[in-house]
Amino acid sequence: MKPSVPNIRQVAEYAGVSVGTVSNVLNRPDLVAPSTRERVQAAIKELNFVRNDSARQLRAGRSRTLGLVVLDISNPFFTDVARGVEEIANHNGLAVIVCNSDDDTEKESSHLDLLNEMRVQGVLINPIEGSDKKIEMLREHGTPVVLFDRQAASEGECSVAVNDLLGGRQALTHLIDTGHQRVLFLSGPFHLRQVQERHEGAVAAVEASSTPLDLDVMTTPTPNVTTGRSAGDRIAAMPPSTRPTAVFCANDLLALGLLQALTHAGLQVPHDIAIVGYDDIDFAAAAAVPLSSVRQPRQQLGRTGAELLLDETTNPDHEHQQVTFEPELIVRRSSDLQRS
Amino acid sequence: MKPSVPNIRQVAEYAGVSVGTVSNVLNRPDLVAPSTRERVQAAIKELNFVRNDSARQLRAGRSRTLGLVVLDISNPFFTDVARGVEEIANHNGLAVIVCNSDDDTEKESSHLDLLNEMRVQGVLINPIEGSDKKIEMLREHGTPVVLFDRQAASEGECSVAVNDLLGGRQALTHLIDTGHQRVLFLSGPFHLRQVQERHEGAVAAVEASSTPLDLDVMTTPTPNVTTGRSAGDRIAAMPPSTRPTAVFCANDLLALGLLQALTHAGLQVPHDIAIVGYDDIDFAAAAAVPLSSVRQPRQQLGRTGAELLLDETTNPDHEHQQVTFEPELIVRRSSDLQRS
DNA sequence: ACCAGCTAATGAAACGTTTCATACAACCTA
DNA sequence: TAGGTTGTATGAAACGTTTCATTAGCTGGT
Repeated sequence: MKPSVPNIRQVAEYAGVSVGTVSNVLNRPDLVAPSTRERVQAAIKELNFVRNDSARQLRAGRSRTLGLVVLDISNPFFTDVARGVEEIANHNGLAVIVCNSDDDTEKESSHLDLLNEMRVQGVLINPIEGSDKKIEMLREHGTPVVLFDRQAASEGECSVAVNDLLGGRQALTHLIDTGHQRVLFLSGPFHLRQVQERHEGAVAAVEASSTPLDLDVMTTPTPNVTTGRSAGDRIAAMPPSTRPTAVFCANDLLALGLLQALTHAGLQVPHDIAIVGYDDIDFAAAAAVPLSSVRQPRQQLGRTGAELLLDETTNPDHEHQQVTFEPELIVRRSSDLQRS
Repeated sequence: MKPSVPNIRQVAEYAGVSVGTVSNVLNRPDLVAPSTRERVQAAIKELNFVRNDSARQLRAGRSRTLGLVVLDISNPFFTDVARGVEEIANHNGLAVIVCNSDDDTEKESSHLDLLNEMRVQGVLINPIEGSDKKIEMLREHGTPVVLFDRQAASEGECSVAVNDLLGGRQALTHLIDTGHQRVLFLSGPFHLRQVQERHEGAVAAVEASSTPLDLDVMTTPTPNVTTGRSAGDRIAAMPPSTRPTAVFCANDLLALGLLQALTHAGLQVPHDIAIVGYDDIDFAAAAAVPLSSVRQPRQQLGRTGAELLLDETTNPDHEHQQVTFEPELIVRRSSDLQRS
């Protein structure tokens, strides 16, 4: 059987109507008399007609897809966000193109080019430092862009974010309160705004405290489980006298890897070293030692982002908004000596 | 600044050449004299021209995207597969549209409709039972479909899968060898082929064994961490005399939830109950008690699937293949009394 | 001086929709 | 009966590319 792809003209012919009428049946059925409508619908079914979206969007000017660019699709934090986006998008008959930038400017750039060529309705992006020009370019072409997990720099754009400064402060305040004096910030690359701000928040908490506290930083190239593990190996190898008594991790993947390496090296969490993660992904609670973590409203982030984007595309008097959610520290065993 | 979207004609005018020449610069630069080529490229840059993909694909007949339909994007197993697919796709200048079916026929169906309208190059799908008609329809429209994580029913289609029967057998053989006599299969919905076959493999192992063994089944509606937790609550509530001594889970999410609930209820893993999961996602090794699990070559699955799909779209004498990988049981503490 | 064989560039047709101005009835109203 | 109104269907233009047959301008060989 040959791949038969009938077009709207053939449907029209088969049903004995004009092309315009078929289009009307498809797009504004109420403009068509019931009897003709049925005839056309029967023809569509009979011929197995499927509308060609390229042609439709060529005419319409825009496609029916949303672009979502994330740093790391393997990170459950981002899949949760993606779910939120998808929920809203599907609800409005839109598809989502998920792109993975892997914290690589080149990749991000080529993804954005592709999305631009596709004339997507809009783009939701967790931008890497320095991708502002590309984003500006998209905007100039009439594609709205909403920043997520990153506060907008100006009021001229939409963003959804979570207060990372506060999150960092919450984590460190907790560690200070539980008596730690040598804390390590296990960081991702500092060009990520999230990382910077979580660190900044941590520093602020230290400065606000009356008790003295050493806050060191160990940087990893990519914040995932594997790098967390090797950081853990290095930390475990430190002499107990200089080793940190608590580690605040830039995300939960690092924290999980760290936890695994420390345990493997025979160190007790939280007795020897306490750990606080970030994101509170589902796996944090299921970890070897249930992980304290700064919770972010993940799906909510995605939903709100998608809603802002849709509003910007459809609402003529859209007003740019910078939405910020508050994080919440969830204390579990990994940082709670009492409980363990 | 108004959203200015120049088209190829304006570029041609600006550069003082014909439309066809601009198109040639874009698609077959070697056919164009260097001096003109440069002039056109300058014009493109100057005007900020971005090719309109709808128009391009309307002419070309097919889009430059691949569709990937997965059961649950929150499951790291699937994101790893997605990474593999993306890797190959991006390498060939294609974008990937990731769709989440959530094990819901309606959702799957509407995703497939959308992909069909988009005239994607091909679809990689982990199909739900009973979606064969829709898939057949896509094929009739000339869209190749490759099944993944599911053996093709006939030789008339491509598929990449992992031998689930073998995986189930490996898990149970291991539990039999370590002396268990009351084992529970903590299952996902049985309409999923994967679930069926893992169970079948487990049964086969029991039948092949000389020692008697009870193999019960507990079914969950969706195999995720949450349902795993509630299953764990139920299991923990059973009297020790009838309670299973080992649980084989249909995937790692169930296993992680289960582990968490059992630990919370004060039961020791593996002493009171041993656990074996499936997929060996990265978090399995990082769990409260490192999880034994049947490992699948996740990224490989995605890569191979994408490659088959591309071959089917581009190679005129493509031959359908049914690729099957072998799983491998990774034993960790959750099922190893010796080690703990 | 003529033709053959190149390389470059051109212009128009085609892809499959949607949209919009128009046409035709049929029905009402004055 | 003329003029408006409403409901339905039509046909052609337009969207922005790619493709392909054609032409134009050279070079070199006879």
